[in-house]
Amino acid sequence: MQTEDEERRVRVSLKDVAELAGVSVKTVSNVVNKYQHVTPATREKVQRAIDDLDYRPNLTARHLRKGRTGIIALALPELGNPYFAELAGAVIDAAGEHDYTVLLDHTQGSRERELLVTQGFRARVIDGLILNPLELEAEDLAARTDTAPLVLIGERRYDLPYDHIAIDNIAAARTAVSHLLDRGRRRIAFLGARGDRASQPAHLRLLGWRTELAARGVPADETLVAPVEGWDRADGAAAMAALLDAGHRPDAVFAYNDLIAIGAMRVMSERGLRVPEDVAVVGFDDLTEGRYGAVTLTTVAPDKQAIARLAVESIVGRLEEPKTPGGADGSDPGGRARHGDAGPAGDGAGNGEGGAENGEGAVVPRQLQPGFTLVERESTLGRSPAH
Amino acid sequence: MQTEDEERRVRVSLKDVAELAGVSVKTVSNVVNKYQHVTPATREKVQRAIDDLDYRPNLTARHLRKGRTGIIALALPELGNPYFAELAGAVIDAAGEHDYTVLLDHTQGSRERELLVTQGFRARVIDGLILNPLELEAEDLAARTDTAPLVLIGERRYDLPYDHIAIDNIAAARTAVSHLLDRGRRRIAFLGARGDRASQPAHLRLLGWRTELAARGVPADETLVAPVEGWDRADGAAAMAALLDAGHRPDAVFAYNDLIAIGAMRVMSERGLRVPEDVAVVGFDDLTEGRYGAVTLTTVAPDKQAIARLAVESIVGRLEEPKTPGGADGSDPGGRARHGDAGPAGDGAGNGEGGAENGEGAVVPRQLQPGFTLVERESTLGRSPAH
DNA sequence: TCCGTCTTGTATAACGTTGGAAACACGGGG
DNA sequence: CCCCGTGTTTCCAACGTTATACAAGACGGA
Repeated sequence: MQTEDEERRVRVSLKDVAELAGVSVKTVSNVVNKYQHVTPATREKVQRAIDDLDYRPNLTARHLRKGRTGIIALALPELGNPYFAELAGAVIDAAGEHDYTVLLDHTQGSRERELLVTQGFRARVIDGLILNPLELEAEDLAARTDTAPLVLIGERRYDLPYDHIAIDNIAAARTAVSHLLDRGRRRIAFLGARGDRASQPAHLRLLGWRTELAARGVPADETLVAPVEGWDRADGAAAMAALLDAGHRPDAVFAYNDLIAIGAMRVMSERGLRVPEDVAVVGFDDLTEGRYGAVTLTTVAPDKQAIARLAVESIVGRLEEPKTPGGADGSDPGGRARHGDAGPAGDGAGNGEGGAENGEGAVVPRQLQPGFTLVERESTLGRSPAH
Repeated sequence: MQTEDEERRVRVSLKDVAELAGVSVKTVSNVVNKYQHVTPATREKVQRAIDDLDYRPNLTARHLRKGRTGIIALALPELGNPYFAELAGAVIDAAGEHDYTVLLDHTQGSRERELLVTQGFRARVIDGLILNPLELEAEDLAARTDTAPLVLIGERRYDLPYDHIAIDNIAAARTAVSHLLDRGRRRIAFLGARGDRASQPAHLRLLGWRTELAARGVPADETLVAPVEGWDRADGAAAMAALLDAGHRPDAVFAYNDLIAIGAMRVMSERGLRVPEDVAVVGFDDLTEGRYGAVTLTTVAPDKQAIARLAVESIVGRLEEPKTPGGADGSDPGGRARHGDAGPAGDGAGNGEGGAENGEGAVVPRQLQPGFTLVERESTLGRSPAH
């Protein structure tokens, strides 16, 4: 041990490589960055030195100089919820395809933590942020000072100049309810109402429930709308128990998500109600978990891969926007000092033309809607679909 | 709008603050870093300027200067497995307590990706790495050149100078089997054998199964050891189906993990076997999911919080090691860093004296064993324990 | 009064990288 | 043989921060 050799070096910088290769630091930098005007001989010489020393660029320094890290932050409410865990996996994969790495945080649905995250995470080292807000208010987002691109996912909608990615919740809920109606169910409960915030996602699904019932001429029995305290299995169980305790006897349940549905089914099973004979159940999220209960769960399946892909592409797109479209080479005229243009004019809307790029500031926010499908299951026990 | 004022400035640096306050850059830095020798008057003056400009330190520059990023990478096999998702959440929380942020990647159990991760992730921006390897070989790890601290978690053991954190799998498995024996079961199947790699974690649990049976004088029927292809529900279902198809009739099942147990229970329920009357089941991991099936699942619960905490503390400890212990520069007199107390000596080898630091290179690897408990459930439907 | 000592603040040099411009080879045409 | 254009490489500065060394006062004791 104690070899003075490359093994021992704690940190290899461009300078070390340059010394070994007998060239200047910038030349090494040029090779690393694939700058075109480098002699093949020089390039090879440098490359060999790079390999010998196992040089890898220090991204912190590069970031300080260029303003990019190659890291995207992803902030989700909770990883314990399989939906978010699966979504996180999808985002990591999608980011990887663009050579981005994902910094992950969970907010526990706390407004404070969500706020913290929007203000530059813990570390101001990220190129962009994908956030699934639960409690955050529009004013919190409006007050955001960080300039990294932000894209929102999930059902909450804000009237703010940020890209937003969410499936059409009303249509999805209607599909679920329609499915139950098609099977002759009429007393369809909705599990997962939450009164506190009008823009809450549950509101949209409840709206879908009401809309579809109305469209089909079935009176909506509002006593069958059960509130929940949270979004986990226990909350579904509690809601279902409350419903039954109050004397209601629905013949179907549409749950805000699969976890609530699973909790509800558990209560029904305890009370001797058979699923689906006595009560048909439809959930939301298409968790793998739902496929392996005593009864497999029919569910609305948002396209998680699409959500992840769109979110990542939104960030990447925003990052590349300022670039001149035709600037194929590396010269990048006027490249640096991007600061000062990112701030949108603010209030006044004014996103008239939908031109591909209108280089002049004015970010045009996009509302993207990935698809969803209704996955109907009849106790089929298949292989776990790879995903 | 268009105010030239603080609003408009996209980036405020120490220099700007220094100019406004009429002091030097370093003085501002001193105030920001709470350096003690600053006159109250100066401090206040600077603080006012900081507030006026809404200055926030550029962490990238700070990291470049200090050589730390505050980011720990966490590489897990798969986020789709709730165990890993819950573990990831615990790691994020534990890291947060030390002001670290977590960069997350999943390796899909691919040796190639695991290798990639050990070699400095995609980005050289991490202070340390927590890795749960599945396929990685000892030689891969031995060839590692990256110098960031690495800690291994999970059941695979390597004889290498890295901290390793895993519960005592043999003891845990014995506890599970003992529990079943106590209830009069004698034909206890083991679901989750995998022949391919001797050091595979499943081997340890299988060993525990054999050991406990032997200790209790119950002959081990090796035909009740069912192999699996993977670690998910479908694999458990397939294994159980194969077992039953072969004509075996176990009166109990000890599954390698909860997912396999859930898959197995699903098959049993399809075939009219009652749990636990006909077949008692014990799983491993204590997934929330296991609490809400038709039958709640008794399971071995590794202390995920402890695993996460120990892993993070290992990294943080290694990072702070080089520091001089007595350097009480005022703030925080050595208070933090509890590392190094929890672990029993593990095997024989090495760590003779408990000397705090032996600064001379020579890293002493630690084998840490968080605890576990057997969680026995009798169809209790409680609230989801917060976590 | 003078000189150490202690306190407080400043100037300067890094950290590792890249952009811009200047410098330097190398041939070919005049 | 010189000069100039082209293509390649080097030099210098800067990104924003903190460490080090040092200067400037304040203060007390001899």
